[in-house]
Amino acid sequence: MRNAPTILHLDMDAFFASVEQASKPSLRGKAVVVGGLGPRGVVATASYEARVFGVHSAMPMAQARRLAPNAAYLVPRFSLYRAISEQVMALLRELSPLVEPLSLDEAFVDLEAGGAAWDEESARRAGQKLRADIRAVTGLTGSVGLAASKMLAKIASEQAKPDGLVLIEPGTERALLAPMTVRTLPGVGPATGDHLRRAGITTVEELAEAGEDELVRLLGKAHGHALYAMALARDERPVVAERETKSVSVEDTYDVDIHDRLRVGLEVQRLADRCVRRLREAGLSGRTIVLKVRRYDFSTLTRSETLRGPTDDPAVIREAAARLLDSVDTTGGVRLLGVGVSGLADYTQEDLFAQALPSRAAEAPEETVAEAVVERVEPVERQWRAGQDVRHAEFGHGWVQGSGLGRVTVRFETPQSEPGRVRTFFVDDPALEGADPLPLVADPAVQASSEPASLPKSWSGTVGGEATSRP
DNA sequence: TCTGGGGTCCTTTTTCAA
DNA sequence: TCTGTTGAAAAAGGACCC
Repeated sequence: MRNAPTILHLDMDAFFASVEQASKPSLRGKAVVVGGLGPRGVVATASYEARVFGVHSAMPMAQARRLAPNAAYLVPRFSLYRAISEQVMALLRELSPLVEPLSLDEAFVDLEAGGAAWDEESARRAGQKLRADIRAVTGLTGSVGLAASKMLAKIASEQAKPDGLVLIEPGTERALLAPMTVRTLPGVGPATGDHLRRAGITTVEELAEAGEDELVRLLGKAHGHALYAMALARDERPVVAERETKSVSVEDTYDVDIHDRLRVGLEVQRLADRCVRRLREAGLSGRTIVLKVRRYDFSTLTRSETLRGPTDDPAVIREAAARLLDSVDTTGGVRLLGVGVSGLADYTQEDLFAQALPSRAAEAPEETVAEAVVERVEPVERQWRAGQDVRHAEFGHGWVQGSGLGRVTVRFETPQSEPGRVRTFFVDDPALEGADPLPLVADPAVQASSEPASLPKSWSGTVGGEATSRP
């Protein structure tokens, strides 16, 4: 292991919720919960003010509402988060070419490889400058962990939260880890935690004392070896900038269970089409088609089929998904359906034998029953979702606070304004229209010319990523 | 009103051809 | 030709992470 603490882990603080607070002045200092608003939604991110009430990510939304009834509940706006994430990742790449994003709000950076730091002092300086830059460019705060390995850098950023920096001094690693619970280590979740606890192991120190052989016996080869190494603070995993995609999948949880077998079939076709769209956008094709079914009782099963060669043909993938569904008993109802493709190739083979199994299927016309049905759904009445940005001809930029009973309530404010006033309109008020999010930080050049700052085109007008369909 | 969506990796069992 | 063994893929399930 290197000994200078030059691996950096960045973790943005309560990212989704912080973005919403930055773009909506009236929410600053308030409990904000971002997540699915449907009856089966879960919390994606809770602001620190909301965490005080015990709300945390992955919690069912219904439970969050009981704990914090007065919090603001918003749907996630992924295109906005992605755009801000890109700004942050660009700052990381100024430090080093070796940047490994883990999600929209987290990444590792190898500072030494980029020449940005070589010892404790320079690493600390680089970390503090990064935090300042992130604040200047995005208006948001992030926490930084610095250590000699990925695992420790991540533990450090966890300790730094919120809005801090922690550097783990070389030589102190094992002593630091020893008293911590095994759940601190990456890869130890509820199941492994329980398993270890039943074996009388609750701290990292006890993990190390148990010995490698015992851990392998308890947890299997890969997990046992890996965990023993972690317990001794040994972690040589390199920061890897480019990791290629291994699978592409889409899934939907339905607001109410689907019992009608025909409807199940149609939904599977829709999902297959969506999956293909994503596959093609990424310029990929794949050999193995996977169908996922979660039943009414939350039991989950998957069925898969491997073709002779990779494909991105919607007809082929639809047919495969339909065949897989044939082998699944759905009596009792399904709460979730998913379709995925793995065994990816970054080219589409000339498809004559690639399509293999479905002999007649390949000739099936592209326009099927499923597609016809998809088109007919939703006679597109205007829908206002909580958190969505809007513009009113007279009152300007604002966001939807809520809607119902033919009315929509809008708060008029922008990232740079004071907290704004609320007004209510009819949902079909012609003066009201959807709008793109505004930048969180005023661009000085743009300010000077008094032009409204425009957004990258990729910030499509779509708002909210909620996928649950209506029954 | 219990429990999202998009992934990765690992283990065990089944299948199939040499 | 029949049968048994073996080993690799494929299939299925789980755990984990953000």
